[in-house]
Amino acid sequence: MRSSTAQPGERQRDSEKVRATQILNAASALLAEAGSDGFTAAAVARRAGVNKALIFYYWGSVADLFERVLQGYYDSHRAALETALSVAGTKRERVHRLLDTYVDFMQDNRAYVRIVQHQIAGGGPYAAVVQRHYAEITQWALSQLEPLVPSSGATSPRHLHFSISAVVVNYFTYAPGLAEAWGHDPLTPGALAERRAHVHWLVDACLDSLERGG
Amino acid sequence: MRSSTAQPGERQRDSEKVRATQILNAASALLAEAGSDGFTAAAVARRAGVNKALIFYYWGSVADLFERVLQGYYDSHRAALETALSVAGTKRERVHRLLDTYVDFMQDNRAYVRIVQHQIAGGGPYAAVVQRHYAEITQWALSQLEPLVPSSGATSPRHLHFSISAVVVNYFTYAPGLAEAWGHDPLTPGALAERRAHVHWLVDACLDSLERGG
DNA sequence: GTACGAACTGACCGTATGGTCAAACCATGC
DNA sequence: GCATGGTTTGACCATACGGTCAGTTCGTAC
Repeated sequence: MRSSTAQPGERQRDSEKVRATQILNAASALLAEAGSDGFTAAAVARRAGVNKALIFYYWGSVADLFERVLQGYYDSHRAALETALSVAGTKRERVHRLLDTYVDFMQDNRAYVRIVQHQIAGGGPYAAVVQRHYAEITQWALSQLEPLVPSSGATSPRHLHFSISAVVVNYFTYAPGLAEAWGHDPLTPGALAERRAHVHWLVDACLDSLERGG
Repeated sequence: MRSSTAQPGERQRDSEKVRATQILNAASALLAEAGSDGFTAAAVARRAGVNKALIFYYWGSVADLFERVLQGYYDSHRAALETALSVAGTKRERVHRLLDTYVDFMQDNRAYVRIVQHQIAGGGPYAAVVQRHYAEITQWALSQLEPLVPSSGATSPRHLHFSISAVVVNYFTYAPGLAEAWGHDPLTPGALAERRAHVHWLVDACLDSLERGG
C-alpha cells in the first residue's frame, strides 16, 4: 500500500521524519478521541497503520510520545492566551477577551482539558509533566492578571483566576455528567452560548464587587 | 493469627459479615489513599490481610465492591447537604450554610471528589454509576435552590449551582497542581480559611448582582 | 466420630499492557 | 552484483489485571 505512492529518491528525503510525524498525528487524534486510558502502544500503531514496534523505534516509549502530544496542546494553549492578551483595550475589555479565548480553546480541545484535569489531580502516570505545564501557564496568567486586578487575600488574582478557570473548565470536563443531570446536551450551540453568557455575567459580578470595594 | 483470638461459638455470630466489612473497610481506606487507579483486587486483599479470592467470594467483583464504597460516600454527602438545608434562616444564611457544609465535606473527602470528577469526565470504568449518583444529587440540589434563586437563562440555578460547585470542588482536586503553581501548600489551615472566605465573597458577589437585576 | 457445609486457600487461566530483539527488508553507493 | 545501514516486522517476554476452581480447613450438628 505504501509502495504504490512511494517514488525513487523520496525515501531518504521524506521518511526521515515522515513515519515519526505519522505516528504523532495518529497519537494526537487517538488521545483526543479515546483519552489517556485508550492511549496504548497497540492502539496508536493500529491507528497509524504501522507496526507496534515502530512506536518505540521512533519515540522511545509511550510516555515520551504522550508528552510530545501534550506539549503540542500546551503550546497552542499558551499561544492563544498570549494573542488574546496582546490586544489593547480597557481592563474589562481585556478580561472579557481573555475569557472568550479561554472558552474557545477549551471548547475546541476537550480532550486536552480532560487529561490535564485528571493528571493534575494526581491520578495518572504523567502527573509530573502536566503539573509542570500547569504551573508555567498559571504563573504566566497570574503575572498578566496582577496589574489588571490588584488585590490580595480572599480576592487575590490567585483565587479569582482559579475560580474563573474552574467555572470555564469544569463545564467541559463535566459535560457527560451534565447531560444526564440536566436532561439535555450541554454542548449544543445554544447551551454553549448560554454558558458563555453566564461566565461573562459571573466575571462582571466579581469585577463590580471588587470595584465597590467588596 | 485469627485462631488465637477466636473463641468457641463466635464463629457463626461474627464471621457472618465480619470478613465482608473487614474487606469493605480496607477497600474504603485504600480508595481514599490510592484513588481508583490503585484500587485492584490484589491491593484490597493485601490491605485487608486476606486472600485475594475472598474479595470475589464476598463481593462478587471489584466493580461491585467499588460501587459499595462509593455508595457510602454518596450517602454521607447527601446526608450532610440535607442536614445543612434543614435549618431555617434567611436566603443568604441558608445559601452560606450550605456552602460551608459543602466545603467541609469536600475537605474531609478529597478522595471521593477526585474519583467522582475523574469518572464524570468519562475516564473510567465506573462512569455510569458515578454519573447516576451525580445526576441524583444535582437534581436534588437544584430542586432546593430553585425557590431560593429564581431566575433563568445565563443566571439560572443550573449555571449558578454548577459554577459554585466547580469553584469549591476544583480547589481540592487541583490541590497537587496548585501547590506547584502557587508555590505554597493550598491545604494548610490558613490557605483553606482564605479559600473559604473567597467562595463566600464570590457567592455574595453573585447574589448582589442578581438582586440588582444584573 | 463422622458427615455436612460455610469459609478459605493457592494455583491457575485469559487477557492486556509496555517493551525487546533477531531477523528480514530494501533503497542506495560503490 | 554486492555490501551497507536505516527501516520494518512478527514473535516473544515480563508483568499485572480480574476472575475461577478444585481442594482444604474447621466449627458444628447428629
